[in-house]
Amino acid sequence: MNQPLRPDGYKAMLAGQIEKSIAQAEARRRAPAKTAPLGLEWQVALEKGVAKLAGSDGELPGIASMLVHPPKNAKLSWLPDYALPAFELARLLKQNPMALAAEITNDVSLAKHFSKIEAAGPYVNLRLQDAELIDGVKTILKQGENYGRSNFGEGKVALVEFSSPNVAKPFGINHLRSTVIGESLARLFGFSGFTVIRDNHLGDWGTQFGNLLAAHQQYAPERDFASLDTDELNAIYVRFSQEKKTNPALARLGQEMFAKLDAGDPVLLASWAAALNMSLKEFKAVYERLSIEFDTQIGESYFDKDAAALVDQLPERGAKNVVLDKKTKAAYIDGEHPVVLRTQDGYCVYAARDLATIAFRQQTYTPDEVIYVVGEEQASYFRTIFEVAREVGLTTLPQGGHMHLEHIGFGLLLDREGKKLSTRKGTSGKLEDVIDQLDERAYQETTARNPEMDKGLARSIAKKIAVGALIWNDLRTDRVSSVRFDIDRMLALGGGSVIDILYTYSRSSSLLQKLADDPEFTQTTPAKEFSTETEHQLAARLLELSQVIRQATIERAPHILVGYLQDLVQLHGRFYEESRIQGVSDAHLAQLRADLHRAYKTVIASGLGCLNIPLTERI
RNA sequence: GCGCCUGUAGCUCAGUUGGAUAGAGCGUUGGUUUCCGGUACCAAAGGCCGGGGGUUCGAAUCCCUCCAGGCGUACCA
Repeated sequence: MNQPLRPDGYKAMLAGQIEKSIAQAEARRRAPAKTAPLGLEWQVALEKGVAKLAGSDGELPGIASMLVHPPKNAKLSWLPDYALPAFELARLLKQNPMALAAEITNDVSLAKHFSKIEAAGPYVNLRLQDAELIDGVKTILKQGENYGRSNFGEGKVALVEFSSPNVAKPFGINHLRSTVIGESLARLFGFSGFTVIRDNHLGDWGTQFGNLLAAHQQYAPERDFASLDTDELNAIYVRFSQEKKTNPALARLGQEMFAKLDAGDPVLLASWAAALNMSLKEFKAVYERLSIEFDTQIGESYFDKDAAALVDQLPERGAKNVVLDKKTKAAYIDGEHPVVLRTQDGYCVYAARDLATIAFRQQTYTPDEVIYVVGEEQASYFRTIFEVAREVGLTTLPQGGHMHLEHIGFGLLLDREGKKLSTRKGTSGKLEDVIDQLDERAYQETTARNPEMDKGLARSIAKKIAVGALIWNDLRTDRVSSVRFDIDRMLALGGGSVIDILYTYSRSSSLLQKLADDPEFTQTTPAKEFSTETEHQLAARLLELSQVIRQATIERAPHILVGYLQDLVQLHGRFYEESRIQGVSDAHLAQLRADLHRAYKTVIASGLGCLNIPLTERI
């Protein structure tokens, strides 16, 4: 191939980055994932009971995934914790659901776990023994920050591509959703026992750089390129893009500049490298504020040469719809929505680089799951690309098996009125500015509520609230629906904001602190049974964490976890109110209640951890 | 035009691998408390699940169709 070689300095710079990324990802792969068994004892017992009825070693789906919460207004004289609908099991066992439900209730071995188990038509209603739940609470406290982990992803590698900002531009809030959702999914995968690789696929190549370099030449030739900051670069880029629409000469200039860059022009490459380094520094600052660390940050530029070679091979490797034009070197994927791989001028575009990236991951990281956290508007694009990748064998793993490619889309980020964010109207902007704004508001609120609080402490709390509010607001609804950005709502107490959950957490914290200082409260063994229905329910719900995390992981849906945490907040409110501790004469009961507060804190800490929302003992 | 997504309480949203009388929060109305921390808790009212048709023991969920909104629709990423 007559592709020109790039200057050594450029290669060396890039090579350093690549090797570091690969090494880091490799280290991550080798580190064993922390895991824990998923099922609870009573679930295992229930599963065994049903298996016994099946009579043989018949494969049954997990009981846990079939359990539902009984409807609040079911006509029952008692309160079950769970209901097991027998429909599916009955189908599998070729039995009548009503009869099967009745049969399950007859299993005497279940009496140890359930205080009541009763069939209601085709449903088996179950109420757990207090002792079972109190044991569970003990387990929560023992496992601490590892509580909620499970093992269902054990031995598997999940690569999550997310954030992927564009170099030479400020980190805008348009990249917020990918960043927030991606990090949360990465954490969920990790908690579910997967080995996780976080991959930041930087937008650092393409004709956009030709345009940027051309813009520099047009509008700011007197300035050294490297002296321009990203705001300035963005300004000239936006201006160039506007004027390019009506001025074909500018469009040509942009293409020429990219051609020179691609051919290895040392001056242009130096400019490009300066922009890359500057952006990396800026991105790092943003990621630090959000507590995000990538294992690998390899930009698109790295895959450009591989992409060119790969495109030429696609038809012979079995890509049915790839069309190559021998004369112009143009290439595209034909189909309902054609996707260009290489332009008529012979430059690979992002689609070709994306394919080369898949090949690279196939050989370097060999992941079982590859998750692309990119806006929903690119859904059809990814479908097309993935299909080609499968056709030409890019998803077949060297060790056998397949690399599962999956696009995780998400809806738009809208302003408070529900309008699309716009740079021109000033409703869109830099992510850091938005965080600063939230930070300041949170600080004012915190100091107003706590006039005596140390200012430094208030500052650090406000920082956490700001980041937490930002993330919570994004993750609280289903990914595919759009999200509104309304600062008032995000920082309000009530309304299901992050403040609600941080508030209940800090309330438990301060209560436990008070108990520690209270001479009348002494550590003892907890009571053997709960004193209120709320305590019972709270304990049962707290014990669902790992199942919820598993579900959220499988469905790639952090909002499932958020919904669960919101339920807990409600239960906690009632519990806190009903079950006072100070002044309670029964020391064992007081201890049980204190344990519930500790367990609550543990579960909230794990749950918020999976969402990447920072915790604070005070608020 | 074609493709994908969305439409559920006044508002913001859960629930969509079919399952018991469709659930939360905010707001509204009424009540209790002002006691371990932004007071909190309890209760009520509020729904032709966008319209229509179909599938079956059973549909917000599956299928068809129509309506409304959003996004995408090749040489940008």
